[in-house]
Amino acid sequence: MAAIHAAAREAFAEQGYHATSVRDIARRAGVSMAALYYHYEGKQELLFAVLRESVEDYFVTCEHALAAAPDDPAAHLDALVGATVRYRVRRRAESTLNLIEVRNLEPRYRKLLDARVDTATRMWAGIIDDGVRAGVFATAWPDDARRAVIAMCNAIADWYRPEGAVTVDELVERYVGLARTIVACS
Amino acid sequence: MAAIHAAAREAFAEQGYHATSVRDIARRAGVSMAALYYHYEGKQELLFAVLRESVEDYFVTCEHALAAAPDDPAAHLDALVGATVRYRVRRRAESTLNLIEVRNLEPRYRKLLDARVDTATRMWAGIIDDGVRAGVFATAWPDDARRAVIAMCNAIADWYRPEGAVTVDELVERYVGLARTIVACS
Amino acid sequence: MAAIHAAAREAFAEQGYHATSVRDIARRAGVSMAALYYHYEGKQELLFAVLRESVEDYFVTCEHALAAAPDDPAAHLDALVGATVRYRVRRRAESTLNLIEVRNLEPRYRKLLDARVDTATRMWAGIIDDGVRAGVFATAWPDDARRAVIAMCNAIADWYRPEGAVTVDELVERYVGLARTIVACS
Amino acid sequence: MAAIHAAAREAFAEQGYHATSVRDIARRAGVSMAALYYHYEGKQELLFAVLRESVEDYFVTCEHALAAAPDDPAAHLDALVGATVRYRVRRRAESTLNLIEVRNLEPRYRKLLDARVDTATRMWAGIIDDGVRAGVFATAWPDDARRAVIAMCNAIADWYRPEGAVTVDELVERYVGLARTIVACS
DNA sequence: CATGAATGAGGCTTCATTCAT
DNA sequence: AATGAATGAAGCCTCATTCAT
Repeated sequence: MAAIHAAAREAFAEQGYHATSVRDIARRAGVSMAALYYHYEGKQELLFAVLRESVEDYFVTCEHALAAAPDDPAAHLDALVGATVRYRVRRRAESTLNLIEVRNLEPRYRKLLDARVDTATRMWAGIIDDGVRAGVFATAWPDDARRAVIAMCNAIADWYRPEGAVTVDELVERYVGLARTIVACS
Repeated sequence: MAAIHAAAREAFAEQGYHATSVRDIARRAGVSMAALYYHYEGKQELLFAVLRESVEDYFVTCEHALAAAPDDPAAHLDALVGATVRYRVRRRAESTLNLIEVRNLEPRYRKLLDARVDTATRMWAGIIDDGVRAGVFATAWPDDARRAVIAMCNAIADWYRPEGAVTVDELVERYVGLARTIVACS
Repeated sequence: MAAIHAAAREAFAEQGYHATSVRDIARRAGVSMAALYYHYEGKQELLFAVLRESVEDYFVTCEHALAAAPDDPAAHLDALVGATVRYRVRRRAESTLNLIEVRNLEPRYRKLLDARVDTATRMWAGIIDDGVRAGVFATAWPDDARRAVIAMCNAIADWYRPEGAVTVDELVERYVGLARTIVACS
Repeated sequence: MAAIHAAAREAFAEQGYHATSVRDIARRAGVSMAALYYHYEGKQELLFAVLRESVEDYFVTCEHALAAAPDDPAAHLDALVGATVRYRVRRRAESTLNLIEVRNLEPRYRKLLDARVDTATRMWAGIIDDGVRAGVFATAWPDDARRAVIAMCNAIADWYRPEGAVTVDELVERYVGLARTIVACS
């Protein structure tokens, strides 16, 4: 069952949802197609399982980071950017998956995932609004700043290669710096 | 022929490459499948045609904007951000298409498109490096700043709705502002 | 296309709807499965086409018989019984098909066929009620008499063998006699 | 075990043999599939068990009715029609099942059931022939009369609804009347 | 007695593509 | 320049059945 999940994650990440056949996944997992259908209702449920696990992992990462940070907006922003950057690096493949394949979820599953995404949006927005209210962030457009920070972090999965020259810690430092710049942190 | 191109663009944008059948496209265009195959070699060529047209349109937009701008890094950055934002708004659907569906291009087509994308990257990088060299942009990480600006502009297609409250001009103003902040423009 | 229709009719009649695979039908018709799907939307539409054609044939037969008969209840009853008996003999296989496989039609098709069946019911009921009103038929239970006559005629398809001793004309004579007995025709 | 039998009966009656999956039956019975296979050899044996039980029940009903009736052809006919009508009403669903699903029995089971059906046929034929020989039934076509009576009774399962206006006793009275009419009982 | 897990065959349907006309 | 018809491969999924535990 874990093998099936992993196989689905890899196949979807490499080829995309529609380009992946259930046979592909079964073959990768080393099980028969019927065995796969014993554990999962169908291709849709597989996609959902993969996306959800990935999202939940992101949330756990964020919560840990926030819990460990001092209780002020700048520190919270740093924590969230750090967690996001690390997550994008650690789970590069699924990371892109999530952003791209949500649209292939049937409404019944989509709703469940969208709710989680909203939660994430509110998490970011909460922190930035707090900072603005406290006079720590001086940005004139908090919403666009938020979207810029998130987009910037998400994009890491597109170009970062772990075998490259930049270490993750160095990367975190840079993106924390850029994020503070974007919100105009004093 | 133009109808086929348009039909393909819409179908790919709405459903994605693999979820779109050639039948879909023919039906949308109001032609028979055999007629479609008379004009295009197959599904791959359709995708390529759609993606290329979209990219070339972007380039033309950028070149016009750069040509009309004063010859200094900050003005060039403003021009490029403005052109990109306007493009993402004007062609919201294909915009996402481009970013997502490149991966479904067979190597023979992919190479052609990747070359254009590299050109775009060099265009952005050239401007930012000029600014840094000239001491106008103070960012410590020009590459990451560039990626952040591009990612931020690309993301517009995900959330912007023309029927919303923000006008395009207002949007351009904000993103020009954010871009200057990101590169630490003096 | 006619070959496909015929193949479907035979396969459904021999094996029943659910026991017949689309492959069966294609093989019988001598075409590929994809060719079959070019002409018919699916297995359901095939079943519907077969059932409808059979029902319409029955109606045509009945209308001809009624049109050729003198305009009085007894003659009408004779005509309808004769037409029905001949139909059950002539199209023995589909005949049973109709009665059994209607239940496998999806609602969208089912409604269409049920409407025709209602028409048939009204045709029989009209004649018998006329006879009762005119005092020609003395049965105390016109509805049950009608059902008995129809059931009796339908059952012919279960046991009649064309190679047997009884000719169709003889069969018609007997069932006309039995029908008159059932409605207590004076 | 009784639960499995009942579940199979209901499923087969509602959906037909081929449209019913063994999973369906197990689910309805509230047991695992493996448990089902412990008690029954397979789907075929389930169908056979259901059909046989239903037929045997019919025979018992008939024998009781005949045993309780005076020993003359007309009374025997009345008894048999009464028993059959009551049976069709009491076990409406399985009743249709029997008539339709016999054809899905594999030869080994089919023979066993056909033998019972022949017994039933001889039972009816015996009574009617007795009546004809005794001069009580004046029908010119005893075989067709027999088939008509049986078909008429069988058809009850198609239209009778227990919540309707007609009581079973009233129904029996009518069909006894119609049966006597059909055989031309003096 | 009963179970969870697995299997291989087969179910219906759609695909991108071709070809004679 | 366009068509209706056809094709073989592949799509997702469910089937009746078995077996180790």
